[in-house]
Amino acid sequence: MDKAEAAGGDRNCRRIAIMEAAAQLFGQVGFEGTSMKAVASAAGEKKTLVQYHFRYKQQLWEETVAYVWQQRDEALPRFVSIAPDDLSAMDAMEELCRYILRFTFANPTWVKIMFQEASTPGPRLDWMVERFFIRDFAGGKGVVELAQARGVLPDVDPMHLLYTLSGALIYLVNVAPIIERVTGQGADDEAFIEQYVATLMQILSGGKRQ
Amino acid sequence: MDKAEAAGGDRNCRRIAIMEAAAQLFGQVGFEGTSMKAVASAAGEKKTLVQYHFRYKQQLWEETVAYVWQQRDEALPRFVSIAPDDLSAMDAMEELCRYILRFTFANPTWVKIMFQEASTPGPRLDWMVERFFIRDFAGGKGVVELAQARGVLPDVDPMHLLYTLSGALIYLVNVAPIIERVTGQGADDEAFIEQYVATLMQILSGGKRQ
DNA sequence: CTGTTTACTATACGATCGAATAGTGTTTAA
DNA sequence: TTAAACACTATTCGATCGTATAGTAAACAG
Repeated sequence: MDKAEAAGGDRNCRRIAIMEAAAQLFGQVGFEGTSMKAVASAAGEKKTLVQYHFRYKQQLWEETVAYVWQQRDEALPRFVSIAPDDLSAMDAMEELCRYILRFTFANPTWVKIMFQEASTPGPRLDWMVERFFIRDFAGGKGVVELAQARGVLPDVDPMHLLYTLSGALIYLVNVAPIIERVTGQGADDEAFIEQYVATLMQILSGGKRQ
Repeated sequence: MDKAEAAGGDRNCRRIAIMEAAAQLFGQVGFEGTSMKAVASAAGEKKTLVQYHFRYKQQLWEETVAYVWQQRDEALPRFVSIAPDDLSAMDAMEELCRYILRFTFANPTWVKIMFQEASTPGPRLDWMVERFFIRDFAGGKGVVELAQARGVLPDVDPMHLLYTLSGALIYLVNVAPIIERVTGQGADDEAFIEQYVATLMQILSGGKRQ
């Protein structure tokens, strides 16, 4: 029992595999575009097993999204709180941007689901707002204000700065497939990320300003 | 005939209404999530009429996307080329950002379709790349380089700066429904846009830099 | 006036959609 | 040991999916 749990659940591993397949599909083609059969096939299971664990599509979606956010929260904030301690302020900011970019490239699912639901505002988006986004916004604001207090971010409205930074970072992940096809260089390349972050820091610290 | 054409086509007006309904749906729920019946209903037509004008869903999508981009190109670049002429460099840049934001809020369809297809890279994205994105990227780069030459944008890699700016502007439109639900203030409000652009310009010109 | 094209519609096809039901066996608890 | 609980599956349902075909009525070319 504990052995099976340590090996990845075993009792729940098929259930979790289904949620991970569902997360990818919900992020790629949205709620309406995702079928139970497609989720099952992507997880290597039968459709009826999906419907056994998640009776309704709506339920599959809710539990999947909750699982995705939980996985994200387990991996992300570690760096957000630890990084600024043992580095100079500016280096910490750069390191944070680099980490957020790499993390989002490695775990793009939550961002894609967020965009999917934001493109069709409805009950599902409302559910996400009260469950996740209110907290996410507050957390993001806190990080920005901390960086501002250390003089590493411009002293402007923290929420607007948060939108700007989120946009500059997250947008890149979403249009990465386009960038790759147009320019030939993968936006998730180590070299690309390095240069992008460098550019961003240059902009934030005043650049060659007018 | 010319009278009907001037009044909006008349011969093509139902066809165009279908494409406009389709554009909205393709942007909201993507290709897989959009059904021919839903497009017909949204346009106030029968499903068979949609299939008369566009035999396959794929064809409806292609012609719709081409129509959306054409409409965008007819409205957008006018300002992009005219604005910088009769204003000071910095004011022109601010005006350009303001205009792009307002325009994207008023015409979010092309952005939403772009994100939908980027989230499921495939033949349709390839089609958009060679038809639109290669040209769009080149145009965007040109605008950035022009602004850099006038000393109104930091002198960093133009493509990376383009990504940053596009992200800061376009991301906002995509998460606007979330911002509105979390903060209570509509991101397409005149006041919000004004403050956001002001913040962005402050960042770009060095802010209260470290 | 006749024949063809054009815009549009009614009906139907097989496939797939989300969902319900009635089952398998295998664990687990009493 | 027995029975309840659990994980999983086969089959079926009506609705809707994209698509095909046959048809109607008006506009137009000869």
